[in-house]
Amino acid sequence: MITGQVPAAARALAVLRVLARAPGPLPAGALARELELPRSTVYHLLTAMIEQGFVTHLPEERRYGLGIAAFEIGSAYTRQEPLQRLSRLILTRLVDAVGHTAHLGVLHGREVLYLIEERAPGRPPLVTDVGVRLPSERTASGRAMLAALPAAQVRALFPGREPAQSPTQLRRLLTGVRRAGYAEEVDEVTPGFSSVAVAVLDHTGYPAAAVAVTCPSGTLDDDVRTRLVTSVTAAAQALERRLHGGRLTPADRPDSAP
Amino acid sequence: MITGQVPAAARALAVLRVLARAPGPLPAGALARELELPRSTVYHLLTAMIEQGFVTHLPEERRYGLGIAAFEIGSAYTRQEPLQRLSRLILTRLVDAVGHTAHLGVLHGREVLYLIEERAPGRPPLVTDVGVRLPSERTASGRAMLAALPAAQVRALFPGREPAQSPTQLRRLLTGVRRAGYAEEVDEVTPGFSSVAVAVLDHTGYPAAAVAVTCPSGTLDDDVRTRLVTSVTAAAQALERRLHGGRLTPADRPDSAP
DNA sequence: TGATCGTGTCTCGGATACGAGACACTGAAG
DNA sequence: CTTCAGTGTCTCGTATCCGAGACACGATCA
Repeated sequence: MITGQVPAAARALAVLRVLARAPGPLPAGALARELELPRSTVYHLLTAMIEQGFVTHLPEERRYGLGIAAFEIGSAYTRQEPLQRLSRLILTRLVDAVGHTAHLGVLHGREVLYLIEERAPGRPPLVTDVGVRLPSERTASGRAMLAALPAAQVRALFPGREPAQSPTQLRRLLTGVRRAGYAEEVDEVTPGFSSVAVAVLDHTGYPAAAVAVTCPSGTLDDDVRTRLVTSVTAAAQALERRLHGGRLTPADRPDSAP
Repeated sequence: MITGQVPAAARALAVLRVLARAPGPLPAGALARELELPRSTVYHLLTAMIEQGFVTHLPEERRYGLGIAAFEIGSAYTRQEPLQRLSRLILTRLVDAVGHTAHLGVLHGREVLYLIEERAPGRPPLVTDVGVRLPSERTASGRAMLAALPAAQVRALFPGREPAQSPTQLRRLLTGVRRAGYAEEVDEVTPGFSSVAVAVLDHTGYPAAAVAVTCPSGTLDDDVRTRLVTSVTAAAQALERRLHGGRLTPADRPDSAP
């Protein structure tokens, strides 16, 4: 439903969002149906978007997909956004220290949105790819952040009408996270893989992000867990210091955590 | 200069491109001046873009920056674009095999646009970040691709009015690249770092991309160069086979290159 | 303090963007 | 082969989007 003073502008952006959510390029007719727009309008929009590189036309398939300009503004966001800029090196060092793939995620509504995936050598790609959204209550990152949210806010996000997780179970789970100081997820996102995560709090105590590490479930005994939690916690704290305007010190390196 | 049937749509996209090229968030007045638009129009555009998450308002700074939706469509492009999808694993294996950071770049106009950076453990971030554009004739990736272009096309891209590189020098350089089968760049992009690159040709022989590896210049003796070139060439060929609809075989792994 | 500059918001007449509808083309199915 | 559904392109009357301009506010400077 497009309202406002510049409906054509809003429509172009809506086209981008539809194309981004699709598994691949779409026919113009499908776009028109999805957006409930006249066909001629959609062609006009697509023409402008192709000209500026945001959409690419695949004439053999008679479909339209995202264009290189979409990639460029996404990359520009990554370079400009302070949270991501500050996190890159910290996550790199975390991966070098623990040898497992690490992620930075943020809460967006009830979902986790993954901003960074720092892959460890020899490790496979995970479903938690950059730009991917997952239900927050099922992921370690989401749980870590939810546990740091005020209870009223968690209640507003999860009012209890879902069959997947009752408010009592969620409250219990988040209490456990707060007591332990980290969150965990075993086999729920990807069978055979487990994650531990720690929230990154801003200066008001709000969870701005979460740092997580993912390893094969079979390797996650008590020793490994302790070691991962220590490193992830140190990384989260380093990022907190960076967010609060602090400066990196040798103690901020995960491999020299106390 | 905005023309066409949906000028407001085109303007919104132009706003995104201006914000993407800026080092950080911009004031609305600066956007209006850059785009030569009335101020009230810019505020209307920004309102729609903020609503859909493409732009974020920083009221304390009285500036506007790219929003999370920009990141999401950029990530969606990465997931959907066949070249990037097909390249990820191949580049990962290349990095695992040679221990240095690898890149995938494409030619766009006279520039190289970096689509993928696969970082090696313990290696620092490079200027050749994803979404970054660099002059093609100064980078190994660009040289590899220019060498595979028809001469007429190279002449059209570099008509000789630049003081930086004469057409004769460029032609000689590209002849050398073709003879050697790979391109090189020493200390030109980043002092202290060198790259070797090989073009990836599509089924028509057009250079669809280039694979490159970057290492400290001090380590690049003849043995290392030979080893890197062999692995990069194998990766480029593996990607060519994937692009042509072939299927990965054990021989496609860089660490078992012939 | 007052003056100036830039930001953010809003109004309303008229220029232009929008879209209903038509036509040509293509590919798939019977 | 014919038919049908979908794609791509275009026209032109009118509804609505656009922007010139006004106002209020906040920050900075002399």
